[in-house]
Amino acid sequence: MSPNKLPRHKAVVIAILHSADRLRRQATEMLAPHDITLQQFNVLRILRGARPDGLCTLTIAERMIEETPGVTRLIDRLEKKGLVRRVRSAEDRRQVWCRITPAGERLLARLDDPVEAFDRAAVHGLSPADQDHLTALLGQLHGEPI
Amino acid sequence: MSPNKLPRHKAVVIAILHSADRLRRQATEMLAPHDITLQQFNVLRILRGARPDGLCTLTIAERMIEETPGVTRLIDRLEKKGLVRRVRSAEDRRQVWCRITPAGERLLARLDDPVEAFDRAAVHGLSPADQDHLTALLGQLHGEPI
DNA sequence: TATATTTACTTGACATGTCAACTATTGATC
DNA sequence: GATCAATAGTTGACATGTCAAGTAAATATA
Repeated sequence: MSPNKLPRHKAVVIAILHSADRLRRQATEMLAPHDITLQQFNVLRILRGARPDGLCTLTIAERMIEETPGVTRLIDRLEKKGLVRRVRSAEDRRQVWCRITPAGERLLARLDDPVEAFDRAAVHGLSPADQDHLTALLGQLHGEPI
Repeated sequence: MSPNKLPRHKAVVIAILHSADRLRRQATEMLAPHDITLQQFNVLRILRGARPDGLCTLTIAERMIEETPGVTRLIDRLEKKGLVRRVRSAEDRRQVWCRITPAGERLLARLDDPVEAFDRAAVHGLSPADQDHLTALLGQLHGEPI
């Protein structure tokens, strides 16, 4: 089926994209029974880490490395589900502060164990040393300072 | 900014997702001036590799590890741009054969050099040995036979 | 202080990923 | 040969990513 012996630089790129795809699919599948998507889960975790004040929309977007419009609508859905509440800032009325609700925190609490198990299972094919090595190689790829 | 010392198994997962995200964005940016998206480019390359017969929709979907509905609409757009042509099969009238057009081939020909340069640049932070190592580690992660 | 610029979002439009449901065929079975 | 099941796609609906434009409020400037 795949007789193609790829040059090494193409093989790396494809391997990274495939691995990420697989991880995303598996994570999405794990979260589906809880009626939450991977991105919604990420936003909730970011907001849990920002209690009790919450964060304004642009800050959330920055942390997700994503464009703002997507974040606005993502939070629209989280608010509709009652997992996040938004309040317009009094000091700067352009800003909208987003906070996780108790219901959001309860959902995350239910997910903590499954997510931990997922992360461990996802990398269980590698020894701890190889895990560190993989992380380091991906960091170097970014031109990350060593 | 990131004071969080992540446990190694979470660090790996996040590193993979971040690297893939970065690659996807950069690739999309490189292709944008040519009015083609990354997925459309992938389908075109698959179809170039399947000349002259082409492939039927489900086969393309398999090779892209994607759900069929997405592929149908992806090819709708490629056909609208004149880069792909579809013909219903005579032997099995359920099947639709998709072939790249001369215009599609010309587009890919224009892209070959930039794409090659992109792939090389994307991994230039790693030595050839490290590139191989990275590919191998990602393969092991999948539980790939060694 | 009136105007111009910047900032923080929001909205609209389109590409894509994915599930569910539907259509058209083909193949299998009685 | 008629009926049922499996196969190949398509369509509808919704989440998301992204660009371009628009809105409202704050800030800088003349």
